[in-house]
Amino acid sequence: MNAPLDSLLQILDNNAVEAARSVPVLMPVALDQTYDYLVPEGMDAAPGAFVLVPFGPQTRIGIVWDAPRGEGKPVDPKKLKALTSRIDAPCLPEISMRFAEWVARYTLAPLGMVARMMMSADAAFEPPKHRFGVCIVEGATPPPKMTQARTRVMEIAADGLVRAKSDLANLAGCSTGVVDGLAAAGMLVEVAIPERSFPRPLPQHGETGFTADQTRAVESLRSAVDANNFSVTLLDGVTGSGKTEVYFEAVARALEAGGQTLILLPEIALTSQFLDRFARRFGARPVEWHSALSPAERGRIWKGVARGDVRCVVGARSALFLPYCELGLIVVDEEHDQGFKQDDRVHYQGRDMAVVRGNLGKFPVILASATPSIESHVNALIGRYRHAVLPGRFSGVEMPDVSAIDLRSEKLVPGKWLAERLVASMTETLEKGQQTLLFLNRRGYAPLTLCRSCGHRLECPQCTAWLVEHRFKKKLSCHHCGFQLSLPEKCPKCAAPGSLVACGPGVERVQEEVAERFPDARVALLSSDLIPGLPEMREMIRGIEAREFDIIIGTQIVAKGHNFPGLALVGVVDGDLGLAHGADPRSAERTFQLLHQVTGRAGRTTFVGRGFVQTYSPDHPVMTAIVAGDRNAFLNYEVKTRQAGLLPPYGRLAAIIVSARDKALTEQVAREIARRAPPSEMISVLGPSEAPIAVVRGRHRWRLLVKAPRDVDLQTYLRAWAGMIPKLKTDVRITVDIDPYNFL
DNA sequence: AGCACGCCGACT
DNA sequence: GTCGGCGTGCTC
Repeated sequence: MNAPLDSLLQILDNNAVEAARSVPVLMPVALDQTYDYLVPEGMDAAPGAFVLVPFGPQTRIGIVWDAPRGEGKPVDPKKLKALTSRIDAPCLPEISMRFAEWVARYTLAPLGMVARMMMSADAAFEPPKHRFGVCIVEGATPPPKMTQARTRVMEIAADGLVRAKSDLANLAGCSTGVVDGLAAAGMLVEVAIPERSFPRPLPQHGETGFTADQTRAVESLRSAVDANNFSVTLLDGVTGSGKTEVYFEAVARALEAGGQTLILLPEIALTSQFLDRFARRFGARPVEWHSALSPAERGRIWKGVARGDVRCVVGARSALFLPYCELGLIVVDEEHDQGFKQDDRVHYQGRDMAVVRGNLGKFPVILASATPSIESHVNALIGRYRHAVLPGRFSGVEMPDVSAIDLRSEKLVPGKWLAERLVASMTETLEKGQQTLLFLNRRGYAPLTLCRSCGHRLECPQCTAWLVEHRFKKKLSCHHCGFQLSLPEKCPKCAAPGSLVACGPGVERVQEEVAERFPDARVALLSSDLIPGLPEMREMIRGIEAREFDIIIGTQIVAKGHNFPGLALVGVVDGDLGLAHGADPRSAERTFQLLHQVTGRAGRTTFVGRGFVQTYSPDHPVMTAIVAGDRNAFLNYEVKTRQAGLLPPYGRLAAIIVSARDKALTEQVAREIARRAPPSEMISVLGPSEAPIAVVRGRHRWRLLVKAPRDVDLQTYLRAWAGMIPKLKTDVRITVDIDPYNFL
């Protein structure tokens, strides 16, 4: 073949390729494969680009992927559809694609669903909506009718600033109609309000002094950042040890090095207190990312992160899936918190995925906690993670002095829930003008209502659960599906009037007892169902800090992240709650963490606090460790338990949940699935068995638990298993939960 | 996931 | 006779 002909053929060939160029596109739906599309002449469809494509009967946004994924059947190239248009949004970074693939592979979720999580900011893909405002026109002739309202508006606008019409109207105390009128008269002109930029956190802004212990930890974290490589450090420090300020130094270092940083918090811990501390250190509030943001804010932040305008994000677990272009550090604060586990759509553990993200991005990850998860504790113990320890409380404050109240000997008065010793201590605390916290992790008035005459228990019609009485709302409600019923006058079964009795305590009932025993005390009741939203919650917290209350009664929501300086006494109403669940390998850990956190609320700054835990099992390792203030005693006990049971982190778990509306069908399918489990010497399949809460929202549920040693590729096994399952009948749903945290 | 097409029951 | 329930199949 001669050279000129050869090059001519090559040109023709290139042209042919050029004319028919196609790209794989991933759609944000429950599909595990990419689809190929033709790229119209002149359209830039680089990998990571967001594109509008015809997809079946609809037109939707997809992502140009950099390689085809999944087993798509070969499709006739002539039948390919073309991309409709390119979306004006920053590209998804390559590392986000790799991360999405990793998460999908690990969680067994369709890749498209992981992509959907990464795109959960619709406004980022829509044309930017410019907000319009008005400002004064210099030297305009006033209209003949200068009313009072118009004059007020003009007085405020006289400073020449651009304001939204509604803001200006509010300031002037009139309606927007007045503003519109002035604009029509040429006194005000409409101008686009420029997009707000993101305040830059300044690494050197609020540098503070540290104790020797803290300095050691700071140096350790800084060296991890300086190494400019993947590592995981467990930052292990009791509440009040200055953990936050210590990891802020790592954040500062990473910012200085030009990296973006992410601080992950459990949703509940995203308090204004935390944001204020950040602002004090870095001179600017961080960008927040959580479920309560407005759609416009989400879009703005998503783009800001992709463009690198946002340097530090403080967010809930979903912040992990933002399109960081230069992420250089992740801190997972309260790393033990179960709130990092997502249990719908894509089942993932945010803390673990943060570690994965660090590994992919070759940067350090810091896991911070006062009560580390067993998983992280073991990883630090065996040297897989680095370990930075903050031994003492920052201000020299002692840990509270905790005692158990053995309810077997110190019996409760029937119908009362507070032991006399706790009440006596509350009286003392009240007299000193200090605050008491009563903790009970149970919303409502009573967890069970039954009929005195026929013994009927009021259950949810669509779940296997008791209806919880909420006395304030005068309702019985199901905490699993939200079903509600007005409190009936007579038994629904035997119709005996006035025979229904409340059994057991909820926070509302504790409040009733407190009101009776301490009629003059100012009482705050904190329960998620009684607080409408975040602003109200923040207001309650502020009120408690300002000592506007003497006794605080609360559920889980008081356990986390707040600092109540006046709190001297903590009473745990039911320490055993949560220990009962036999199937859940983390129930002891969770109970220990909760009790440790809640008792740790007492006496943080000026005095030694006291704590009482009411329990029927004072000899349980959780209780003895809490009372002795010996965290290591609990950790050692729990590590041995996990080791012996081949439970995480010594083993891997996956749950398979089969659900359907028909009870028999659910069981039948679950058994069929179990029968088809590929035989394995290493992997054991437990069950199926009916879920502890067998029916939720009218769906019956059966569970299988798959257990494997740590070094076994559980995902590959499960995928092979899935291939053995025959096609499902309608209405039967199977979900796989890798690393399950919820065993109900 | 989301949409259309399909086939069966209670209404204008 | 139609409106509408949701079971089924498909998306380059």
